[in-house]
Amino acid sequence: MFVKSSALDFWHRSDNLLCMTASRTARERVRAELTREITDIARRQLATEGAGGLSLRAVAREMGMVSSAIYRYFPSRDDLLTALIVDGYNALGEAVEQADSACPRHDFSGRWLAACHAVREWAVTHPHEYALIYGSPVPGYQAPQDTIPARVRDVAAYGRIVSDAWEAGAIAPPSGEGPEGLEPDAGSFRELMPGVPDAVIWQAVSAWTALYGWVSFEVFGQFNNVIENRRTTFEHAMRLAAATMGLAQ
Amino acid sequence: MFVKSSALDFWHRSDNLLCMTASRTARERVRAELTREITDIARRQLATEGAGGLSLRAVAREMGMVSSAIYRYFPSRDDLLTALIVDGYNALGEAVEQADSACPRHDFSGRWLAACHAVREWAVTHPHEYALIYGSPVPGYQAPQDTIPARVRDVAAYGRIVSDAWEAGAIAPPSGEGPEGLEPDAGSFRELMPGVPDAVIWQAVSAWTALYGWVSFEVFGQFNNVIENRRTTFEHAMRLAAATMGLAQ
DNA sequence: CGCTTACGAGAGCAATGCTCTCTCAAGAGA
DNA sequence: TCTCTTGAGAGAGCATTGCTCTCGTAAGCG
Repeated sequence: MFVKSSALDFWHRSDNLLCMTASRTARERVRAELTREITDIARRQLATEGAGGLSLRAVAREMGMVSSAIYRYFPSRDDLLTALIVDGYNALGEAVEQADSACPRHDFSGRWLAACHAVREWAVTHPHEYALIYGSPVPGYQAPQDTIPARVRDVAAYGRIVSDAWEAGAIAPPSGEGPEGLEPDAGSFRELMPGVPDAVIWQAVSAWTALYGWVSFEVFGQFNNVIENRRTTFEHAMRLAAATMGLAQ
Repeated sequence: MFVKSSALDFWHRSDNLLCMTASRTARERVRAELTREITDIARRQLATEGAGGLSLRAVAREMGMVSSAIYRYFPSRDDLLTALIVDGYNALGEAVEQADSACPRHDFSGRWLAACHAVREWAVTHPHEYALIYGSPVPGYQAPQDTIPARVRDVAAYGRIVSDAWEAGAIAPPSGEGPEGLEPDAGSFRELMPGVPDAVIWQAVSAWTALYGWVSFEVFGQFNNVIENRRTTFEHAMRLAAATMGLAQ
């Protein structure tokens, strides 16, 4: 346990250092490089075999190392998985952010649809990585705290869209009152959608779950032999979700 | 491959025979009993360890058998998983059917909410079984064709609610036109919602994905440390989904 | 230049899914 | 009632996995 986290911390530290300065010693540079090579091979394995087929020994074999050497870089298989999960969160979050920022800032409906398409397209092109971060949790695996910043990148992007739309008056105020007694639960979302009233927050959360519900259904095969024209169907569903949110079309 | 499916067919056959007649020979009876005991132990293992921790050897150990003996009953671990998946589909479908039938037939909103709560409650009390049937597909596993009838029990129950509501005029006709070019894709759903126009079908499908999106988020831990009062939040989201469907509150 | 320290190799342990063979007893047919 | 087929369990074994431990070695720092 102690060894695990410290070694993983080292990995993060060296990774950060690599980004900021141009790496320190040559030793740390080669370490960072090998670490990166391990995650690359692991990601390729993940893409072809899925999370269950990710094997430390196979990664070592492909690198020409003996299996025990991998443990110098990742103290356990779970830690390697964690690295891949963080990468996945970042890749998905970046895809959403890019799609959002490519739209005119005041075309809120367009931004919402672009973000939806971004997550769907990333998910269908990286099904196993998507499964890793939005599918059934891998048994015995508990996400470390330091995955949280990467984890909320995509939902933060959605929050900005909703927040901007509300501020601009593009979201119709909800007809009825918001739900009773959910004020504490709205807390986490208020930070992501500053200034948005609770009733709208819950509408946005509903749209958010509808989005990932649809994508999960598609990626996990529930639409096999059922829906073929998935992009169009998806867009229609996301327009309905936008209407649920109160977002003007 | 050949041996696999034939042996599995035998399992299904003996199971069916057990249901119809009171079993034939004593040999088949004890076989059916042991098969049931295996699945029971496996389901308990699944509940505590998750799909990844399901071990044929552990099941055999708990039964006092040697591991190779299990293969007389299930030719592979995947076949045991298939049996559990079919059981899971049936359990979930039955929960939804019961919740639906306990409501007044013309209280469509109540039926929808009851069905939603049924699937959510079954999912949170059987998280690993839910993950098995609605989570990331287990790697290398391909659902056999004979799982389909059990698989559609829950969505068929939803289809009946929508169909009944539409027939009774409780669903507002959609304001705009339905999506273009999706007529072929609506086919599978038309069987489940006879008489319902395509535009309403897609609204219902959206509500359906929103339901499972929410439940998956909760079961897979995305709401941990975010939403505490989950039942209330869920019900509110499902009311919004009903509104998306056009179902009068 | 010498010492520390990180790194890779290799053997080994427990566990897994699955196969093969062997034995034995229950059931079916005469 | 006797025989023979067939199904079931035992046991050894194979390849694979994650992970640990020890040991030599070479790189880098003081």
